[in-house]
Amino acid sequence: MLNDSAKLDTAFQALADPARRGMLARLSRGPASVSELARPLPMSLPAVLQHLKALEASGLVRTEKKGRVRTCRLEPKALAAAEGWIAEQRALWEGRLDRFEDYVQTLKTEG
Amino acid sequence: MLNDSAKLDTAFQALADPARRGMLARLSRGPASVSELARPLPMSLPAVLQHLKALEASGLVRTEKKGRVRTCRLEPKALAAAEGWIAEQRALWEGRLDRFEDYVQTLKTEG
DNA sequence: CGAATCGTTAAGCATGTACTTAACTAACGC
DNA sequence: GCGTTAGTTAAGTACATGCTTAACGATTCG
Repeated sequence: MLNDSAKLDTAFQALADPARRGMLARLSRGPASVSELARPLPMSLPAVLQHLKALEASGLVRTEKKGRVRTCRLEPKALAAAEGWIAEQRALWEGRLDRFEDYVQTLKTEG
Repeated sequence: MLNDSAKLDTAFQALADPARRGMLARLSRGPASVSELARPLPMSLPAVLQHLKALEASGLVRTEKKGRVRTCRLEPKALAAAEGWIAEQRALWEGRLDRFEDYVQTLKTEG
């Protein structure tokens, strides 16, 4: 379902922080290690780890550890779910506008 | 711009709460008063007011007071901005920026 | 006028978030 | 085996969130 509320909670919450969006933007260009994600960010590594945990918990990012390096990759399905919720609301809004247009036409033709 | 970070912060933050998403869902069917928004929610009116403030601060909702009733309406442009950021990341991941440009145009003209 | 309706403000509280530093483990590479 | 690299855990702090109740202001209506 598109409307799994608890999932949307954590996904939007994860998106609501510039550091996490920066990490996602980096990952949208391809997989990266934790320190690669951390490098451009003005904060300590443990802080980045916490952000990463938030991203994993939301399902937006999947990680895998091999040797001593953890590789992170985007999970587009979760991203699509969040996008889908917004799109649905806008579609409803626009649907309403369409009906309004029809209504206006009816008024005109009737008289 | 689509990438105004501070604006996205508050927009996604506003979306990260089921009560606020419920209010938006209601508003996507048309304008409503504060108490209409509050009726289905299991919380006090002041709590709803706070959520409403968050929605206004994010630009997702616009309100107007006439007499003693405040009327709230959806602001689709802010919704489109949030949707657009996600769409951009997914487009990058899919390696198809060309189609993304078209999509942005669609969001703008629809908003 | 006086009562009911709609909204608003203020204060307080419990919990969650976003960091920090310090200390520690696990794997490479020579 | 020893130092370096990569990540992790723990503990603490400062501030933000999400609610509550109580009290108040402003319209509208009988």
